[in-house]
Amino acid sequence: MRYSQMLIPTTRETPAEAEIASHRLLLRGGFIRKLTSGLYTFLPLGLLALQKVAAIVREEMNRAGAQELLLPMVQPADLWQESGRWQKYGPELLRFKDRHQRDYCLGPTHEEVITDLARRELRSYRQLPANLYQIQTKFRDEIRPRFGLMRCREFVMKDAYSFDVSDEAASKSYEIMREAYHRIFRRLGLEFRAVEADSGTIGGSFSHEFMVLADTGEDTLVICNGCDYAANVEKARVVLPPEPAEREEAAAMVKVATPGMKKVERVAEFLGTTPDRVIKTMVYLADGEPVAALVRGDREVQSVKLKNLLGADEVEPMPDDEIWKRTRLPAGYMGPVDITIRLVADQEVMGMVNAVAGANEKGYHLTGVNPGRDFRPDVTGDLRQVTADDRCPECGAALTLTRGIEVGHIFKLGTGYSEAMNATFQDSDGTEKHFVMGCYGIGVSRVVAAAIEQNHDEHGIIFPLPLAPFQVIVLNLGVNNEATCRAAEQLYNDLRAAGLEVLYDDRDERPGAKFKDADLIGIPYRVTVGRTWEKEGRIELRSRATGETSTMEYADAAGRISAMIRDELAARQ
RNA sequence: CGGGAAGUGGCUCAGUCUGGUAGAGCACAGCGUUCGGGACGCUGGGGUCGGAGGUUCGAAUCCUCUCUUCCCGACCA
Repeated sequence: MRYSQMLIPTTRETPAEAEIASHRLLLRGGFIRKLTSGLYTFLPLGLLALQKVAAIVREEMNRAGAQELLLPMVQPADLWQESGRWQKYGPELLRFKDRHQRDYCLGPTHEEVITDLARRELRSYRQLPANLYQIQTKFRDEIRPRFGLMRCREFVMKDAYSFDVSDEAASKSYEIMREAYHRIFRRLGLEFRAVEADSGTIGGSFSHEFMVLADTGEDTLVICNGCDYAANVEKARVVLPPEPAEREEAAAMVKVATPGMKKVERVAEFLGTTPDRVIKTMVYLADGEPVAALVRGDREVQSVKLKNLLGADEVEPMPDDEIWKRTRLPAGYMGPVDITIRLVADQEVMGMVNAVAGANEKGYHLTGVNPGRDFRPDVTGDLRQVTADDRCPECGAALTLTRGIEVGHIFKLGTGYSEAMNATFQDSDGTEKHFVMGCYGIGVSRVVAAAIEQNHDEHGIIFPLPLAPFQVIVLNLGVNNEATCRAAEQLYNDLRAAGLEVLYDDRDERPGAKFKDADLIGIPYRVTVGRTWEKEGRIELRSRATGETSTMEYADAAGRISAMIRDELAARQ
């Protein structure tokens, strides 16, 4: 492609709205433009990158035996009423009526539509397993779209759905997808981890998230330094260290005045102890009911774990004044002893001896509190957020906390949807059974942003070769020199003939501008035809990633460069 | 929805407090000189100052309402 013929509106200045690197660079590099909040136009360069990701995803999905189809984006409400999600899904589901006043929504995901298709078309166990996928635009009316392509309302997603005869078969389908996902992200050239995850509103029993590691990620992950274990902190299991051989003797419970001491640290200091000897009591609203959650004073409640432990649909912290209104418990002085609401304790709390806790009376705490003797929680379990000081639940090695961007998520769905929508097939024994389902998403447009988030420098994007919009950019630095133009043009044609994706910068621009643009848009290899060619008959090759520059005979260039790129791509397969 | 910030030429912003003929840089067009890391000079085009109402002789500037965007939070495959 000739640069002069392509709409690549790069800018020197950064639009004020862009906070993070990928957003800033996608705008500056002329990949995307914002239409309005959460809605972006893909310009030619942006579309090429998107198509690169889509192509790799498609290849690997097909290789894994999935079949591509295309489902409608507009979906009738009655399907969503059948699954129950017309009620359950919040305002994120964009609903509207057609001219006949019938209810519709824009598809934020496609379980209903695909399940409807399956119950019509998949009648026999002989047709299973089946894995159907599409690459399509999704719409979710996000409360707060942000960070450019990272969190849009409209975005491109690959979603796949598997249908199996049994749970074991579904597990096999899940495994096949898990491997396919590993291949996809490896081929894309991204540093990523598959982590154990919470399954969220889509529901289901088991799930993994695929996370691209980047400091600007919205999720926090724990990664084991010793084994393969990795998990989202929402889910990461905390293992208790072995109990100390000698246990402190239980003392009597004593009420002490602690005026104005609402923070754990202050209470601990005031009573001459440390936060790890204090029981922290937090009140949450779980499906409308207040619940007290206990963790050690130096720990944090992980609300997703709390939600799962309670089996609740929704859990949110209660503001102090709400707590007082609903329960007459004084914020800052709450404790488990004789508490009037449901009590959930982190496993670690149960091993505490002679702890400090609020007395449920303003200005007072209790010392010598002993779990089991002085209070009994309704539920006990793993409730707190992991820390970098915890050990791996699998192998006991040290853990690292890091940030990640969720680019893929796979779920074992079970029979939730097939039962709700009565989707069945006839098994080999003649009985009707519900499909055991799985669903598998990849945020295709988000991958582009995540890749940039992970691969950029102060000059611009550094695209991994597999998803770069072009593999090579040829800079003609002698647009006024006929011979140079001929040479550059010939090289452009030779590289294309060798099967490479080439952008040819034939613009009448000064060299500086061409270098800057080439760096900004992140094309992995840059070939310069200019002064060095005019003087020595050699061209220069530079790697965007490493900055390494070499020169080579003009005659050898096309062959050497194409061989190098082919090798590099092959190494990732 | 709660908290914060901002809407002035295509972009980045100044001007607003203290009302008095709408500005700069970048970008764009023309001419000339330049030409290996975003050149320079001259000339030029382009703005109902987000919108509506009000105060005033006079409003980008003051008041009221409203819309939009961005950031933090809640929420979220």
